[in-house]
Amino acid sequence: MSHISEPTVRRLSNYYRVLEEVAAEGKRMISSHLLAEREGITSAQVRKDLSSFGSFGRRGLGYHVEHLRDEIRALLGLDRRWKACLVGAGHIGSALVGYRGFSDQGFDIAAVFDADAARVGRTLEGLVVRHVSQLSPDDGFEIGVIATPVRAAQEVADLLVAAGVHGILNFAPRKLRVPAAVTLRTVDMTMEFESLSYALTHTRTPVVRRKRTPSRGRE
Amino acid sequence: MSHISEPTVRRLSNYYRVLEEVAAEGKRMISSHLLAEREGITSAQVRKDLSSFGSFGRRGLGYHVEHLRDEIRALLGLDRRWKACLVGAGHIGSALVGYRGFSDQGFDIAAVFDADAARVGRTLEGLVVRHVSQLSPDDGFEIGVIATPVRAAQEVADLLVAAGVHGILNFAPRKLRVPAAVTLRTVDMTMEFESLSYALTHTRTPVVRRKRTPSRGRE
DNA sequence: GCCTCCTTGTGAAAAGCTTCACGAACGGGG
DNA sequence: CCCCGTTCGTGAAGCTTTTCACAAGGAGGC
Repeated sequence: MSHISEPTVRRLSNYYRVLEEVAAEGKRMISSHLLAEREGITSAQVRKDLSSFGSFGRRGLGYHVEHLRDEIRALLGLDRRWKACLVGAGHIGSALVGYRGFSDQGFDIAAVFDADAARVGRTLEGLVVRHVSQLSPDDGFEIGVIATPVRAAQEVADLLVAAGVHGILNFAPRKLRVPAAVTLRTVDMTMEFESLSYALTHTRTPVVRRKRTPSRGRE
Repeated sequence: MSHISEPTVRRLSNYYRVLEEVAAEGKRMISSHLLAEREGITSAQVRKDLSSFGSFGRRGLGYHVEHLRDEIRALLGLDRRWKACLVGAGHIGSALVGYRGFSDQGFDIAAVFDADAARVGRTLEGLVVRHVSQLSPDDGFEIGVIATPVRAAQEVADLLVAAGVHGILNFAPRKLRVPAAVTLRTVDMTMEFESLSYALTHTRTPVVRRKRTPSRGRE
């Protein structure tokens, strides 16, 4: 387990979800081939990914669904809860506080901050919005979520770092600078849209229809 | 311009945003080195990316900010508007309808659908929520946005394809299957969170502090 | 006109990631 | 107990993406 690449970790995430589904369906074992089929990748990729963490499968049988699921859960650090805070109580921020997908995975948003005095004091899913200046290391947030407009994002990132978070999940469409000791992940909806726009612009031509690439749509 | 890789397109998106900023700052020219610095990548990467579309720079001078910005805008297909519909009027869907970032880039959400009778008829940012069964090719949506719970996502994708969309922007944390003629992009917040969780779990150890990787935080 | 200092565009090398292909393990049936 | 069909784990090959390094172009000073 010398070094794990980012693509591998992302696929691990996907395997985890497939395994939860498959477990719900009541299957005991699953082969790399079947797992791969659900993901639209090759079975060799699945085996290689998993083998970089250990030997979880049994030759001739495949992988034990629940066991592998639990192993991956532990690997991803999902067997614990993370204390997080959210900065930005606008459209996106409000949606994130109420999003079940996060709390289901061990992600607790324990406080909400905003810079706008008009929003401070309002209640969001049981949390009173506090002014961003109250961000402090005392609350012990491990993760900070940025859901502010672009122009405020870097400043908020600096505040979060000063407040001692270890990781930042950024929803503002911009590259942020953080110290190497802080892990940053960015969810950039704008970029996905632009990538889609590019693909639509270039794979279809208005009148003349060009040859399409084979197999399933890119992604 | 034989074939452009997906990573290149995503970086193009970033260059575009930097160029908008730089243009607002009033700079006329920018070198690949400066552009790269803002993005945290190498200047060779910038030059290679741009050169795969044409020769936009001038040796000894760099790139003309506004000209390059306009070129990239056209390349990404942002010099036009896209007619889109949204399916799923829950937390995330509501946030997306109100999100300025999209309309700013030429992305018009012209209708909102939901499967829940309780939500149908309600108004969201001036749009009346319609029942998902009313999705039809007659409205001429080019892009469909999926903001439903995971379990409904594949079904909705099929409906959108039947309604004739060319592209799908999926916010449900799951791989979807669509025909090759339809382009799919997925914004998977859950995966980003899990990747963050993984990084935090493995780069920090509770008591013993391991060697950190040099330079800026991974991304 | 010539010399110097920049910066692009681009083959070639390096690094990173995915797929191939095969040995080794495992269960089951006869 | 041995053979057969299945499936994992993994070095090696193949492919993609990034980085290097340098020739060629351009501006400005003298």
